[in-house]
Amino acid sequence: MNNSQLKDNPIDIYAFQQDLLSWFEKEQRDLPWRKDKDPYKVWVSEIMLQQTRVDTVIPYFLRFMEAFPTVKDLAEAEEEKVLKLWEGLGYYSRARNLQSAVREVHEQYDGVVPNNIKDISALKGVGPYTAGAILSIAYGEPEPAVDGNVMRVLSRILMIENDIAKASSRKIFEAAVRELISHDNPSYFNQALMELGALICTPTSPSCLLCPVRDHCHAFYEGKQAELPVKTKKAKNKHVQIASAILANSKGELLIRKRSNKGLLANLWEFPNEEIHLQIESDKQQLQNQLSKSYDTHVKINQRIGQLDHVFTHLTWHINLYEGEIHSVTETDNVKLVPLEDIKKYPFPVSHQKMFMQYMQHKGKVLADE
DNA sequence: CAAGCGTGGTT
DNA sequence: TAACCAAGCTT
Repeated sequence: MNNSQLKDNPIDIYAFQQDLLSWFEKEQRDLPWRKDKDPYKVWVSEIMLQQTRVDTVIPYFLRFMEAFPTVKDLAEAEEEKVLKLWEGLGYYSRARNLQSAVREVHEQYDGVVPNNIKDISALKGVGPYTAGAILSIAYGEPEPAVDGNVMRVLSRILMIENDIAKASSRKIFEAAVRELISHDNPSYFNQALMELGALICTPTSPSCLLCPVRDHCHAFYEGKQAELPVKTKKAKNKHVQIASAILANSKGELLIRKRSNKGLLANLWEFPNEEIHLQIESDKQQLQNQLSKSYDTHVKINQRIGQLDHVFTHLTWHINLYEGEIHSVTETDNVKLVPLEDIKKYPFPVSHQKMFMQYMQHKGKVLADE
């Protein structure tokens, strides 16, 4: 196809497929979830890869597959063990939804991942992208799998100027993929679009001179690849003051508690903490009063031993960390006193792992001074 | 539809 | 360095 044709016409679909697939067959990365087409493995990898880099996912995927090689293994596992293996990967509802859906597959589908759009889309945590990814990659079905890469790549190739931050835009790109997708190899076609976005057609400074489908790209022809995709910015996040305490009893055991089963960091463990609002009382005093009330016992907050900021996508925590003492707490499923060496057995958010490290450093200094 | 939901790497 | 980004889903 020459450029005069490109200017006025839709792209040559067959030539585009050939150029894209040839490139992918030659240049695709050797990734652990590409060893076979086991729908379960494809599924797990796709969930882990949501909003998460390939290099980050690899070690998590390998450990996860070692612990839970089959649908049955994951279905029968304790949620706490699943969360522990997910610790640090973020978006923890992915892990809980995945296990819930895997249990559904184990019980309702005899352990076989559904191969049709209706049933697979009904599984928790499986949205339009993941459904299309599993159906195309594991089952060879010509379904679109539109992620951020695909929207960026196609916005440039086809000069689509819809705002990719808007949910409604996904349908535009799905329609485009339905036009373009190779029915001979839907799996490679979808993966190739994503691989191209990851390796060549990157968000800033795309490597157009290395691009296998440069001759099909309307944005490159117009010199406007840097203007695409159109993506509006999101609002700034909120800032919240947190006072947190690591409380020890006379045996040196630490008080930890399990977070709510909904919302932020659901079902992970944490050190007791409170959101602080501007008041007359110090955050230390507010924390001591709140925790004494929560655990119906006298809590003594000693000195501040650390400070840290933790940035989420939509929220920033400004944390003051204290150490203190507690006696005679009633332990429940959600409140425990655990020895120092057992802390690592529980799934914690990264922010609370950092608090624990500051606490251990503080303890080390106190010992050195004695 | 917009907001909520994590973390670490890159620019 | 603050902002942006990375194979999205749920409510």
